Amino acid sequence: MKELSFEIKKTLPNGLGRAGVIHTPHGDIKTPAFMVVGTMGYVKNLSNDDMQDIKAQAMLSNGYHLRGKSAEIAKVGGLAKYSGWNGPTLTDSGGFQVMSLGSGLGKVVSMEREDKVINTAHKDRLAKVSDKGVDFTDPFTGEPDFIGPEESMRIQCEIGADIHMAFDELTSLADTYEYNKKALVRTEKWAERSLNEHMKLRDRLGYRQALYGVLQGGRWEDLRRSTAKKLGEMPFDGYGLGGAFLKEDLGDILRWCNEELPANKPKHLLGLSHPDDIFVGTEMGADTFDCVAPTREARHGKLYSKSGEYNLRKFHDSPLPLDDGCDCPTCKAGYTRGDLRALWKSGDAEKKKEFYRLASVHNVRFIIRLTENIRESIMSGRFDEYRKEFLKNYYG
RNA sequence: GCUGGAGUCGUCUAGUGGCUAUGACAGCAGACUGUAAAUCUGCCGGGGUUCCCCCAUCGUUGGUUCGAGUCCAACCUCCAGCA
Repeated sequence: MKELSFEIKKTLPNGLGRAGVIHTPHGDIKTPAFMVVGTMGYVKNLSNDDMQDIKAQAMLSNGYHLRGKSAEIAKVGGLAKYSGWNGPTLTDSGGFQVMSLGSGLGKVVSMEREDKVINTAHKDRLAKVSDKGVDFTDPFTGEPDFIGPEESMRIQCEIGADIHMAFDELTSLADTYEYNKKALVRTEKWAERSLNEHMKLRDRLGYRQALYGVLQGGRWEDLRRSTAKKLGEMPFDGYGLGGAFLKEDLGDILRWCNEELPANKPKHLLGLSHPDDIFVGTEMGADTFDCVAPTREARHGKLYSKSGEYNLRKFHDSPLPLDDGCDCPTCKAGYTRGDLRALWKSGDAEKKKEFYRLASVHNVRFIIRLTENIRESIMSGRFDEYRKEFLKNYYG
């Protein structure tokens, strides 16, 4: 039976960062790699042809959002077939929604300290946590849904992505050490329950689905190291590196985790994709990444270029390319900043939709190309030089 | 020319005697990291010492009134109908 395996091709001098290949039942992922977020089973505004054209290697969908469709997806043979993407896939457990519909409801997730994060009052939350699991309230319909580790595993095994995430509780930057400690004990118990349930269901679609354990623990070294040690001894196929991070803490936190985790298992850094984060993540041992930023920011008019991000609003009638020398389909087709701005602001729904597609294609390809270049720099022993050069151009 | 209707911020628009003139769009600035996000926040007449203050302002000019975008008159412009 086809199953996941991981091959390390080259390791950085620090012993943590590496380039490798994840073999999955639906194909290989050369790492480091960016997995494109398609929460509902498709990437917003992108076709499967677009995904090919930007050299996407994998798609990440969400068990919580697909919970009502999992049986239907199982019926057609799993997410790869259902979506038509037919490549490697990963599903999140719904753990992010524990925070985004719970303590972080209505707030913007940020890595900046000055945001003075305050948790949403418990009574107002659409996700309420107990040791048993999480009581969700559907944001649109108001329907209640209980999801614990067993339910998340059942949903994910029906969806049938190549890689699943253990059900975890993501805490917010506002949570205290005491709360994080308590939540971590819960997440560790959930990891065990996830693993037990997953084992029973993982072969049902004719290929072996993999399960990653997810590490939490906030910004505290003792919590991070102890959970990494604990989950590292369990038979997970890989690990998800989770949490709400301050930028300045990211490198340390990942290092603590990966110094304890088994080196030969793949690691996925959950939810980050800005270039500086990808460099830090790769340096500290993350193999794959996912993030909504490239697609969301594209829709909001923020585009990526070698010399940094910019707001398209400022480029009325501009003949400048989106990013000089970019190999994405949008740039290769000759679209200028002015062209895209005109589509965006045209007031025509079809044109606007085309803008979303063209901009998303550009941003996602930009991040994918970054991971390709990072991989090459690791293989050729030039990681530090490449990082320095890229970040200098990008952030100035 | 006559009769009727209408003129409010770049545009559209609310407002028919009362305190700070609505709201939307456009524009400008910012945010966004395992998607409640095709979203959100701020600015959007001028000036300043800019979490506050001053001045201006509803086509124009006068008038009524304690008080006028609102009522009255004349004029200007636009629209419709009739000549």
